[in-house]
Amino acid sequence: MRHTTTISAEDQAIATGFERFYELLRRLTPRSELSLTAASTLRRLERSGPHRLCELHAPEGVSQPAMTQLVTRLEREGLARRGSDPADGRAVVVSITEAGREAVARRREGRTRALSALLEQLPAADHAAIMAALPALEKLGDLLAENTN
Amino acid sequence: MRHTTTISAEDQAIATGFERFYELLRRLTPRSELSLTAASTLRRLERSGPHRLCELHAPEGVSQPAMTQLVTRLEREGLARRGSDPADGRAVVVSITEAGREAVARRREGRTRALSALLEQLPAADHAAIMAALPALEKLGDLLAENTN
DNA sequence: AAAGTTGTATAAGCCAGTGATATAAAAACG
DNA sequence: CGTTTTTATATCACTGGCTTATACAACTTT
Repeated sequence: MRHTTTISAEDQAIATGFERFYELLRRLTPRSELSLTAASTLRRLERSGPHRLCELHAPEGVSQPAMTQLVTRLEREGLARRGSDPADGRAVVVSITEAGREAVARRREGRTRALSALLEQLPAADHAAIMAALPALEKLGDLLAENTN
Repeated sequence: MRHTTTISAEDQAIATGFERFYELLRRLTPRSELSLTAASTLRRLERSGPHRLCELHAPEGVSQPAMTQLVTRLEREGLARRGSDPADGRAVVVSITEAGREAVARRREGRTRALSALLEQLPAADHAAIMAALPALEKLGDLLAENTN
């Protein structure tokens, strides 16, 4: 066994396709309002409720000070809120505000609208192929989440 | 016809799936070496040859000064090169260097490797579904490229 | 109670973006 | 033609969002 694991041609093809696709998504994403990490963090708070600060920075892939600063900015803009844990005086519990939910929704809608405009130009078969792949993509996301927590 | 176009439930589902997927890709992408825009610009130069500076900033979604600075950085790191257009004294023609190609390759490989590790944990059916959707994703990318040039 | 550990914040610095503006070359025009 | 306007790039001053190193307070352990 060599130092480098083998990569199948299929995986190569998938990676290349995804690379292309990643840039598509990047360009579909409105530049404005929220940074990538800010948006991702807000979505996390929306999806799975309040979290302590220390639970946020690792999954978002940033340092702890970065998360402190991000939360400070989000709080200043009214999109998130700092609370405290009665059982642990050190902890800061971050939760999303109503305005935060709205910001997430706006961003999601902007992207959805742009994507929708593209999708309707796509042949039905391709549309269907994408639909069919969604659960697999979802699983892929879950796998990554497991691996890195 | 209303001001807002209708968005089908399918498109909603696709957008939500893609949102999730976007973050997956973001986390698969090594943080190091190249910024998102730098990587994307280098890939563009690799894919479709030298470009004038003014042709680069719009498709990459950054301002012209940002592109000037990016090219300056890329040049300083030896990944790209400024040339001139004999027919137009104002123009700066940017092209990728050998080192630039290598950097792109390294980045691609890093991502591919991470992705590959995930993909092999995925049931064969899901793997196949993703393969089947790749051409459709490709077309989606082409459509966006047409729309925004 | 002292020592160690954990959770958050602060500080200093870097990188990559912005808008406003400068400058030089090309194009348009009377 | 020469003058004006437009186009292509660069520079400047500034901001946001990240980094590492470090401080400090609150829990845990012994």
